[in-house]
Amino acid sequence: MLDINYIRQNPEEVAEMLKKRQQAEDSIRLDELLEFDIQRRQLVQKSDELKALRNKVSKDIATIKRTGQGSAEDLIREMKEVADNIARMNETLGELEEKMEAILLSLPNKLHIDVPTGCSSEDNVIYKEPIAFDHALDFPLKNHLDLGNTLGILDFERGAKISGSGFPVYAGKGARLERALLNFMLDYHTEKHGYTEIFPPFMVNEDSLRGTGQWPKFADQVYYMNEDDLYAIPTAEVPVTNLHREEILRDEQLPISYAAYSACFRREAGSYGKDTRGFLRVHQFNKVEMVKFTRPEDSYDALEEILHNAEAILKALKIPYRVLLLCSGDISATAAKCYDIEVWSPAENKFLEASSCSNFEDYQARRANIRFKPAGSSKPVFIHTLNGSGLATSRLMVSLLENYQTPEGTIIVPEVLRKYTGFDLID
RNA sequence: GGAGAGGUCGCAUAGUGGUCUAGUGCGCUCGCCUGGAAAGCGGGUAAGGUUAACAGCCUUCGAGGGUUCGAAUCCCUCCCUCUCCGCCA
Repeated sequence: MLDINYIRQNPEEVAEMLKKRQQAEDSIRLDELLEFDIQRRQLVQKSDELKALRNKVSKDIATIKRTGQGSAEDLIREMKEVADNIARMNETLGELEEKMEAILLSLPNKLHIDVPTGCSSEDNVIYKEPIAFDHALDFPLKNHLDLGNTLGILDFERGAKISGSGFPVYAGKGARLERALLNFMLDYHTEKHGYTEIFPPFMVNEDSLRGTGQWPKFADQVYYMNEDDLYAIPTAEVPVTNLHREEILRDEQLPISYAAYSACFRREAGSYGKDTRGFLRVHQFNKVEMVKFTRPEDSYDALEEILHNAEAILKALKIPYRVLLLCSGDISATAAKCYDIEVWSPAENKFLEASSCSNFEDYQARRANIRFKPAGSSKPVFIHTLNGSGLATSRLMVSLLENYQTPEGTIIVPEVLRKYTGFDLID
């Protein structure tokens, strides 16, 4: 959420941002917002004056009643009218604030100066050229579906039977490999990168979704359990960032770094048909997420750190990847700057998004009301939140299986995972 | 799921319709005292809105509604915590 004071003082900057994000139609709503803002402040002043009067006269009435001197009838009649006026103003004020809230919640974040202007994913900029590793793949390659089927480690058909398409089943060594990957990543981030491990709930309430920005704009992408009014998390970002919702942190607590495993649930409504084969797009997948809370001045260094932390996993696994800097037309509404890490799929012959590392600045913090008291200051200030996948296993698994395949159709287990799998070959 | 108790300024508590602009203790902090400290004494000790203003005013006693000239206090709904019972990995 943007600061209404910032919007009021820099309306043309906000309009420019909307244009860059290809959200120019939102500028109508921006004009509305500014108009509501003026009305609201005028109304607040008037109603506060009336409230002050009511408070004062109510005290006078109390004095009269206590001392028994004179009659309060006239004052009470007068205040009845004032109370009616206040009630009417409150109603209008409530409506105004509701409308403003709706617009504010839907407006996207500011863009960092580094973000390239562009319309779509075509315009993303390569931030780090592809990094290759020496996998001898000079034979006819199988894709991850063939490999998974033949080796009996992935079962999409039975997954579809028990749940529906997009719910993969891992079996035998495949299940073990998935678990090895997750354990390896969690251990790596906690032991080498200084993250504190969190195991969060996988279902959250609406306030949490609003805090990180999935609600209300992207509510249709989230599974909802009507009976209990709970949402299945689309990423651990949601519960972990919301750990500190409505809190004022102490300066010396910062920065806070959390790493969390969670299953991630996404409806992926409207995306049937594109990239839906196998692991490329699923409704449930596993991910280790890194989340940071920092002082505002530290957040861009922290973003580079998160990127490095995610890259370290791929380097350790020797999985080829590249890093993109997302352009203004492709970056998510909540992020001010975002890197995508894409892993190489030799069978699909393309890069697949496996991680997104974003700085949200104070956009989520303002929604979730997460603040800290800077040293030597008495006023609390919104912190900056960041997160990055470190990483999602589904796409990672595609790349791993395909890059580590042998001419015999078996899979060599990456060296760093062997102490987790207990075997070095899937056959 | 059923029954009961309860949610007040960091913590603990007081407050059952109008001197509550929410008191007291602890903690924290500043000052006095002291060679220095402890004790003691005195002061301070939330967030948000409005505003040029850290002046004034307004809002907030779990959340939201209601009654009233006036609500921490009365009524309704919801949420959470605790105790007991039931069910259960």
